[in-house]
Amino acid sequence: MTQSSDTTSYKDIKQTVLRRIRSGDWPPDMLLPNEQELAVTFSCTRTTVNRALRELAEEGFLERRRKAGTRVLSAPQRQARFSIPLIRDEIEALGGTYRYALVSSEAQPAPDWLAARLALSAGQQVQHVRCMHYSTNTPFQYEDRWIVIDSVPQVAQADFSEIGPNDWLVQTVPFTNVELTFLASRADATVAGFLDLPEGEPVFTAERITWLQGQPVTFAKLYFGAGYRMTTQV
Amino acid sequence: MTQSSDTTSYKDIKQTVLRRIRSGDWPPDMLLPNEQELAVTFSCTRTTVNRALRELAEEGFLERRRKAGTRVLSAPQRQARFSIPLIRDEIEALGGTYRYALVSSEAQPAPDWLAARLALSAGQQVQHVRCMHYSTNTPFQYEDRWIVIDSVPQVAQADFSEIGPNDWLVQTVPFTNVELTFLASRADATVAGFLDLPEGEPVFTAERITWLQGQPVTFAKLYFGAGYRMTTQV
DNA sequence: CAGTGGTCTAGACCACATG
DNA sequence: ATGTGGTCTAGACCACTGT
Repeated sequence: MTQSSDTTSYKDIKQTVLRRIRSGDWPPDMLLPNEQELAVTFSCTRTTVNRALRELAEEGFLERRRKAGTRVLSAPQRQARFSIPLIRDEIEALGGTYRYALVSSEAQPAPDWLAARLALSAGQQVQHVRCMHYSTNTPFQYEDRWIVIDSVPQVAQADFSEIGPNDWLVQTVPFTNVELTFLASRADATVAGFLDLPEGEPVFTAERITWLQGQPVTFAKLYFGAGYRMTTQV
Repeated sequence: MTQSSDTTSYKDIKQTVLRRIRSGDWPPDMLLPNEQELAVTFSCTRTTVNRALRELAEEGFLERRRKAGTRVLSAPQRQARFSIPLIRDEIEALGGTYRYALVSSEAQPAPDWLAARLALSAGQQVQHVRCMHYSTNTPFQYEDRWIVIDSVPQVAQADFSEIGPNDWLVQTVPFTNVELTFLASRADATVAGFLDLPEGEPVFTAERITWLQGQPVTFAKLYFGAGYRMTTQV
């Protein structure tokens, strides 16, 4: 389609293969013809077939192994993706006006549970920052964050009264690895107060651990306001 | 590295580019040299450079546009991926033994909220299936599902006493599009009863809408047991 | 050992978006 | 109009892994 119409593109091949799988023509566990044969079938190069099958494998439809060949996955291990926008963008996308407020920021020794979670040595210093994010004055997120000072020494001079710790970290340590966990937690008195909820209310919660080349940078606990829903498109 | 050592592989290029970005050598918003120049720099073909940059773009580090070129993304719009395993696999991966139990299954007209959500016509028939998933006799998930009968007529003959509706759907309508939403909800009496929780307890909840070529197939509300955490690696 | 996918090269044409 | 990325070809060598 994109191409001059008479060539077979890798997208055409992807579609055709997907159609065969969906129709049951190529059932789960079936071994596909090898790349060379498919190249003949589709009158194209093996390179083109390779790209099509590689992408389908990455999308979770096929499993490929050298020598063993390519087979249709029986349990279509679908994947969902969601983006992690900056909170300001998220709020503005929803039509709100973003407002940030610092609650507290202080250096302290890492509590035991945090040291264990991040594999810190005993008593290592962390910056404990708590803050709020509002959407047009409605509480949107309460953020409870610890930053490992040894990993980001500049944090000692950082001023979080105007800029949020996440924005600051993105500027300072731009590219890192993230581990995310989602759960439903119960609002304790503190969280309930900040989010303007009754105590005990369910709160959608994210825990976010960030690493820079194997070193722990920060642990953040993000409590979302009432009615928050996280949606993903597959 | 994988290659015979003297050639430059696309993985080498990815690593090098990432290192430059991380080190601040190539700051956010910077325009990269074009593929031809990079090919010379890395002494390889443009094809190889193309693959490296294409993948980095897909991973969210770069933005590429024809004629405009390739630039470093300023707000590292990172993406998280998580897989959607079959619940049996998930439970067994956690070391439990999977057990399934049907609660109820009956055909009925779609309630208004469901008709609105799935864009059904008024009074369209749906199969309402409720069931439980246990991990070694501990409640793991309570599933409340509606299946659009017009979209999957075979559901009228399906027997959900032994096989769960999700497994059945996967077999029957294997490849579909999914829209997922996560939220924290409060256990009502029913959910609390099935999950063996106090009423009002926070429950991690997923809503899953499945489409087959634009047609709504099923809406499922999945309530997870106590302490459920969903973790993703980026 | 042998078959399969993984990757690279060298070159070409093209689609698209910007100036 | 033109430069940039998007893709395809034809051929080659290699890495991995099942038998």
